[in-house]
Amino acid sequence: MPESKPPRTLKHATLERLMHYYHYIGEQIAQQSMGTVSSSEIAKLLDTDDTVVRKDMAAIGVRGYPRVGFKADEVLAAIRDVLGFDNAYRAIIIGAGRLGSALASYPGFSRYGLRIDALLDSDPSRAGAIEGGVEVRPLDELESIIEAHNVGLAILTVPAEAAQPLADRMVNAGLRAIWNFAPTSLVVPSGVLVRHEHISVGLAELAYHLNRRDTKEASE
Amino acid sequence: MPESKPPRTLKHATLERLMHYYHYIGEQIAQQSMGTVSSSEIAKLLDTDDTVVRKDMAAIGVRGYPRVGFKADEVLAAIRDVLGFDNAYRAIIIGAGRLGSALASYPGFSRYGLRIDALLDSDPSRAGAIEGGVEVRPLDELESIIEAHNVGLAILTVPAEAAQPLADRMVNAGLRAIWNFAPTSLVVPSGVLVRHEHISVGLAELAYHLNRRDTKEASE
DNA sequence: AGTAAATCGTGAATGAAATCCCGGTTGCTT
DNA sequence: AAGCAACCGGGATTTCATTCACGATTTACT
Repeated sequence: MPESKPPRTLKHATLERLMHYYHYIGEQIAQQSMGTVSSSEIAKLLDTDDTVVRKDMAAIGVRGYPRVGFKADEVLAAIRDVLGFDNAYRAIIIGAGRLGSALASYPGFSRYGLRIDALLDSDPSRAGAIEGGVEVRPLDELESIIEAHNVGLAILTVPAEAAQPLADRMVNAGLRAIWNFAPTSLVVPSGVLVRHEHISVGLAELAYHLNRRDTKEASE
Repeated sequence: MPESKPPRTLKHATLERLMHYYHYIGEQIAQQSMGTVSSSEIAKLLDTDDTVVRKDMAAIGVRGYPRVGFKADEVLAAIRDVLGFDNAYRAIIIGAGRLGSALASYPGFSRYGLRIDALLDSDPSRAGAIEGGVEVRPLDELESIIEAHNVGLAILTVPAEAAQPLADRMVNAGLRAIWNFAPTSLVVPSGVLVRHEHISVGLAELAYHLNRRDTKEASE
């Protein structure tokens, strides 16, 4: 019997949803030991359509069982596999401000195969402190830490002005990806992957819809 | 001369980009007093295509000038207008943990017409403290604060278990929108707008691409 | 056993977004 | 004054995403 062949490249929208599935199914499985979950069940909880869920499952090569649903462990395994949760990435956080500390203590990362090795801060007096189980190190150890721990990803939570120079240093030290929480864009060589997390894009959407609702009410 | 008629509804993707434009143009205008900006200039910085930028401008009713570009102040005004930055929204933050405090002191919000009126926390002993210019209040004042300040939006930065009960209380008190940073989904009546900010979807994308790059290198 | 109900799988249709293409306008240069 | 180059505008095309519709499969029930 020929196995279904998952497509080579996952689409952006699918990727975004996979993490939601992973989270939700993981939670459910912990609570009630539920071995199976239906597409419509997932869909209702994530406020989407059941067809979408089935298509996503197909995309990561998971098959469902009619009248039963999908086996939770199969789904989780497939997501772990396709997202590479098992080849643990080493990461560091730059900037031990409130956001950096909050991220350092976020328990989700370790579940997703991301290991935070250090939290760097420009204020040397903070070195040695522990934030969320991670040691704070002075910023001038940046290069040596990247090389010593074979760090692939840096999480940037510094003020906007500091971001670009730091990015340059890290790229030089051999870093391959940057998760940028600083409110500014970064210029990097083409081999390096940057994901820019801009908190206020969410705000834009909220503001727009809140506003539209108001004017609609007013004109009706 | 007939003005161009912007479409009634802005598309999701456009909304996401508008905030980037706003940010970028605002910054540039402050630094070098630059009265005009071309679509390709914006596109390069935000790593997208110039056609996209022009289409977005058309969508919010801004016209450009051939050989010159777009007038920065016109663009900013149009974005402020369409996103309603000028009818200031009152908001509260629930959960004065690290993330809640970080958001309270984020200077961006006030620029975008969002005013944080209070920071509520379940630990009453924290009441009275000031975080990022916002006063911490005990959680049992939730309803009275919402009503007294006519709060339309709540920013939820609490542990997953606490989120749903709080959402229920807030909806009862007349809240109209929730910006949910808790790692769980919320069920609310249909009149209420929820935006779920899930930090790890960004991680999913990074993990996937990092992984794909590795295997690609290995097989070539 | 046989029928009914739930659930998956997928192809077709619709809708959204990105990209391509090219004509039109304006400022700059000479 | 004329030509050029930079930029916009908007139609056409293509890719991506969602929704719809329906047949196929399996379990539960009578």
